[in-house]
Amino acid sequence: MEYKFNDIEKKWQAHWYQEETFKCEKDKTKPKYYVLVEFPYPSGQGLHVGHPRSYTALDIVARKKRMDGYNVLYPIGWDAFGLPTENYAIKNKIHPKKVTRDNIANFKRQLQSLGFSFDWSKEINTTDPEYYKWTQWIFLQLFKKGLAYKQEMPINWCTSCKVGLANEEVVNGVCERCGSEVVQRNKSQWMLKITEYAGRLIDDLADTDYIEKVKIQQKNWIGRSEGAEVDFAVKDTEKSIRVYTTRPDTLFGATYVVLSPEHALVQELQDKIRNWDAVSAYVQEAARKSEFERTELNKDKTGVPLEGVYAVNPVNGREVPVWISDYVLTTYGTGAIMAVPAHDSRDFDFAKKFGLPIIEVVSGGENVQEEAYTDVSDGIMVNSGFLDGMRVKDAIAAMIDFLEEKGIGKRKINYKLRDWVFSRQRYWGEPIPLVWCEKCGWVPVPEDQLPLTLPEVDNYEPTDTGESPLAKMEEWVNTTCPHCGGAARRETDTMPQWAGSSWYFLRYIDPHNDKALADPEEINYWLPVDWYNGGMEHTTLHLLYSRFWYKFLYDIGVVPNKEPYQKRTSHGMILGENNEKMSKSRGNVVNPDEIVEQYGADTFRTYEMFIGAFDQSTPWSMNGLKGCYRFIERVWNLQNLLTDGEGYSAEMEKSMHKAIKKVGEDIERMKFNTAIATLMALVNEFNALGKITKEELKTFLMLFNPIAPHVTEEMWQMNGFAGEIAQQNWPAYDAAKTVDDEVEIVLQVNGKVRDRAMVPANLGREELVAYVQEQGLMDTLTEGKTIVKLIGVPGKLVNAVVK
RNA sequence: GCCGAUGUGUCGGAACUGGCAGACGAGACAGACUCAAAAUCUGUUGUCAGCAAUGGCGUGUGGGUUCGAGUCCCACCAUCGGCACCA
Repeated sequence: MEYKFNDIEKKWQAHWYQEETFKCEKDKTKPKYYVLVEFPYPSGQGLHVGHPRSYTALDIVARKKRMDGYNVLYPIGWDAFGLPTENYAIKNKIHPKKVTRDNIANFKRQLQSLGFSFDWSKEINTTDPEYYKWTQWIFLQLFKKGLAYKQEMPINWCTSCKVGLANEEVVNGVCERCGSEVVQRNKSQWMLKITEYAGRLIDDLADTDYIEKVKIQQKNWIGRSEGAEVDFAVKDTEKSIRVYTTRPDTLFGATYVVLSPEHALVQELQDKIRNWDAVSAYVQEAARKSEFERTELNKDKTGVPLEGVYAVNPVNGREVPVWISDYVLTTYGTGAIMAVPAHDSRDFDFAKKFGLPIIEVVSGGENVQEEAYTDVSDGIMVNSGFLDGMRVKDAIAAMIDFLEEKGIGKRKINYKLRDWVFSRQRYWGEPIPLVWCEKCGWVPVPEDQLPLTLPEVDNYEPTDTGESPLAKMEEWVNTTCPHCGGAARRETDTMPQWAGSSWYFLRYIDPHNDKALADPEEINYWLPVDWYNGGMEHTTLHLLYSRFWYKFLYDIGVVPNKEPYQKRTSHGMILGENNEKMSKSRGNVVNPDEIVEQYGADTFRTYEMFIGAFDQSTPWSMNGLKGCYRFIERVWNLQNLLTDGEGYSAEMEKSMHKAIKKVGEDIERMKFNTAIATLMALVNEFNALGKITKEELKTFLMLFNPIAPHVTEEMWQMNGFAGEIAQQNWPAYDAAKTVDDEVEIVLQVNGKVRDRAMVPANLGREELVAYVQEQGLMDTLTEGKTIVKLIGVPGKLVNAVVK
């Protein structure tokens, strides 16, 4: 019988879709399991082979969990707002709505051709007004709680495309698309106060099961640091300079103070500054430089002293010079630092260049006149008054106590995390539901008027001014103030792509609800997500943003717990056959449609899971794929080996129980490749024996079903087994039957393998050694030598240490 | 510079808490079938020496701990990913 995968797969896919086989159940008494994958951005290129890696893996988990008796939610949808669609639409003069519709249709066809067990009744689309109504609703709640505010922010402006660019679109300071220069332009932007949640975003990670490197990335991105703020008085004035430092222990070694060029004090001290022309020129120069230039040219430090201005070190009364330099950032800490060149390499570079004094206050390094000693682990304080002789760690604590006691400084925690720039000057995004009224200020669109839909425009090309295309839509922009009824104008910026994806997993729970973002009862049942898998490229921003929104929703009582995702895993990339990242320009892209057409979805799924360790990047291989096809054909041909007989045959019994255990455990641990290897070994055994019993076939089909669902269901049906595999319970194994009665152990002499022997499996450490001695198994190996020690490892080996 | 990951046959990769390195797959070689090729099936396949039984050497490099190290510790090298003047 021929293995006609195309017919088989189409048949089962249609069956699953029509019967809604994988629709999650209403029954809330069953334990639930929420399996989530990152929903795709429906691009014009269609599905990438990387998508199915994640989707297949969690499809296997979802199918297995259903067989384990869970009520499983495994949904999918479309993250469809965003730049590529808008750019494509502009270029080809097709409305983004239509582009999106077509792309989604294509993606849906592709996903369905792979047989994923999605609950299609939960499908969502972030560009659907029914959906973004609630994205806008969440924004309004943030606004009402004071977590959304407007601020002048520099945006990346491409001088040639005349368009504001996202940070991701700026590569090495030039526009990713046209290669021309990108400059900074100031624009008033909506911001979200994610920084208010910085501490909780770190602390609550402790309650999750994220893989460790994801936690580390989240923490690094938020960048918490502990230190102190210290006030330096400005000599002969009432003013003072507040600096932030993580090394208050080195305060005695501060030999100058540096302000960022934008620091307010620079202007305030103009009268005292004797070299104002030079200072002013430096400030202007810094303003002209783009962020890129300021950070890229970081090797060579620049700066200007504020002549005539001195700061007073509060611990020793020493007067130190004050400089401005763009190596000090306005946006972090207080925008001012105390410089300790002996123990900070940046300050050291600056001091060397401008001939500023370097005073050692921590001993233990080399000559601090040659190199900064920055190690905090084991230095001893010197030249530091009351700190002398202390270790650095103790000195930090002692200094902070001292500062707080004297009222000249205080403990302070800072974060690198900055507030989230939430505005985009684009058409294809959620409109921000706010109205500007001269009398009332920013007024929210009343909730019962949501969704505020995107108007149909003729021309969604960006404008020269950097304003959103919506700004030209006079009849849409001009409105009345919901508060006072007077003339008012709508906000014309739209939300970033991150918005819709920051809460989508909530909407899956109840996607058609028009009273709430989801029914609270359903929310309480399904949340949190039990297992979320996605790419490493989303482990910082997407994860952070969605955790932030979730915490906010927790604070206003919409969700029941603090963290959205209980467990987060990440998959590795699939590279091209040449070991490079797949891309059109490299010509190494694999098209899933062609693979499905030529080898079938089951082969494709099996190969993607067999390709290598799930969390590692691996190159694609056509030969590897063919190997998986051959394997499935051998599975298909097992039917020809069927023999009579009840249960498992004597020869296969142990192997069957072991395989059930191994495959089940491997799926939980995401070791899909070794699960498949186990199944391959099982098939090899059947072939070597030349027979398989009905029961063995039945079990095998159930074990292989989550990975290759079509061919296994077909064989299940063909062989007259009752029902469908999707409705079966996962096979059970008998632990006693997974261990052999006799095992082969290794006999070693001085750690080298010399022989093997069969011994009873149940022997303990001493029993094993005794058994080997009694049986004289090692006599010939140790003849003529003195046995110093015999080491036994049950089930593994006996090692003789001889002289 | 900092953070993270990885380094094992010809290739993708196995080896759960230290205990038979190379499972499983691919490739290659040989054989069967065939007029022939493809497909399929069978066998061999880390490396060196040997006719052989067998033995030596082998998990990026150099040291160490241990009866025993791919696995643990120290130092280094290489590749990939992320961040980057965050005081």
